[in-house]
Amino acid sequence: MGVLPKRSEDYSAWYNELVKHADLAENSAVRGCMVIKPYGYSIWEKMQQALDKMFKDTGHTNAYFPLFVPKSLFEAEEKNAEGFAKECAVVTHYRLKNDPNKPGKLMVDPEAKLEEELVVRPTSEAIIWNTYKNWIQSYRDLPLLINQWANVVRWEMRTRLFLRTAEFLWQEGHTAHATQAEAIAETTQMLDIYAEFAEKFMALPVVKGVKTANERFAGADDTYCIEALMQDGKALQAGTSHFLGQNFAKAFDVKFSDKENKLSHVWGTSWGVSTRLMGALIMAHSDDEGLVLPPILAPIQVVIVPIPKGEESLRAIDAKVDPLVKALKAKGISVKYDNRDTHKPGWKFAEYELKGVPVRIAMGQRDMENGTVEIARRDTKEKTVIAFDDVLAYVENLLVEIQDNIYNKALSYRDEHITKVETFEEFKEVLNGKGGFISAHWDGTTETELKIKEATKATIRCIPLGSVEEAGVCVFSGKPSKQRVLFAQAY
RNA sequence: CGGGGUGUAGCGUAGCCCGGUAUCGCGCCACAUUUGGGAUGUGGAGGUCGUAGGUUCGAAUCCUGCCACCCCGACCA
Repeated sequence: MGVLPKRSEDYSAWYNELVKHADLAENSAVRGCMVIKPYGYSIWEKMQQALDKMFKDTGHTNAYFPLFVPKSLFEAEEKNAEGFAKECAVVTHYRLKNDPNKPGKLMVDPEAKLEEELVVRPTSEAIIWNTYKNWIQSYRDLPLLINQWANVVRWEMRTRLFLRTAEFLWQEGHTAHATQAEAIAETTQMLDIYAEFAEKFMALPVVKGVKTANERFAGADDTYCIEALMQDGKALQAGTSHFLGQNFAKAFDVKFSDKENKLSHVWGTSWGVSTRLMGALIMAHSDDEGLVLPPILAPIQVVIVPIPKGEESLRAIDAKVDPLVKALKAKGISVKYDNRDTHKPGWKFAEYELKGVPVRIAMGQRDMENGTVEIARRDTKEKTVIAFDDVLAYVENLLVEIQDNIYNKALSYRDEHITKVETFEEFKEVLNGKGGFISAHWDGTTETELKIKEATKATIRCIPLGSVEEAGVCVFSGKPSKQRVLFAQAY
């Protein structure tokens, strides 16, 4: 009876329909941009709040910088500019006028051409470092630990809801430090925060690693990342943390005097996660019935559905449920009592499953007589009948259990899908069959990396942190290798 | 930017080849019976057929221009 295509048959169609039917987002009239609907946005807000708290707990503060970046500033850090040049929206004019040839229509006023074009930020390093120049003079001004919640625009050719849209929401942290060591520590600290957020809040296990030179952020010396695995065996880059070295400090001339009055460039980092995390959340846990949300991020954690026999019965159930709703709320659990008579219970069951509500409580005439309720959990779809008086403790416990369960399920799926291979034949076989991460030796050259990509569409997702050194030979070139890296096809 | 498509009610579509005033499903509205897994019946509302022009007695249908969107590539958090 489901409204969704089968996940196993057409993963893309399943994803698109799920996003649509669960009321998360939809394509807008604007090319490549999406509308995030209220339900989807409330999940994003919960993610924002949790992340924001983690940032603040580690000494960061929020600020806001302009949407527009003058072209001259944008091009100051050459590698960064070059990396983003092909996907920039550019403002060239500041005025429209009535079109003399088409009554009632407007045209761009050619008289209103900007002397200098404005780039709509694809990322904010340029505008922020240009500002930091004025904010940093002394070691006393450091470290500067700032985060911005913003929208950015990257003119992607092909877009997908949440995973790749022309405009997306994100946070971008930009920090400046007196020493290289401190900046590197900041970079890895933020990577750890991202990993912790993914695992604790999103119930999403991730691999922490370093990008190869080829996959590195344009303008960074090192890019650290968290990589997650989706249920179709493709990898998703869920967050990045960049060690910028002194590249932006030099490009924007950001210097400070140390205690010995010696002038040096500062060391920088930047790090970000985006609404792409919504895509990860959706794809990681959901099933053919719809969304499966980790309780911590679910806007509605518990829904109560009455199953009345007539008007009077409904009023009796209302009265019985009312104190329960209050008690759940008092425990900080977000609960919705859906006693609308415009929809039938079966419709509501399906609806809340589609929306991923972790726990559903059904209360009918039968329960009224027996002093029970029926509790259904979204993750396993198990139903249990328990005594009404035990509901509070049971639900509190169940929410924790569901959070753990979906994490463990994703974790074992992920671990089962990291496959060691020794030959390129094996490599291709795993990639085309089982999918997932492939742990293989690589000779360390961009050349080999690109050839493998061309042959298989698989890229090096990362060089995992803390992986043991192990002598071997590259699966592709046969040249010597010191350690294994993770390959996968990626979103 | 290359290659291929599609624009018909809020959504998904049939009709187009072969011209005659638009089909079906979902959704919506009303009433009745229903309510422990997406109810059923009856009645009803809703469409400048993407847009501009042409051919014709007559155009969703044929012709021309324009616009928009989608899919496959290159690009990508």
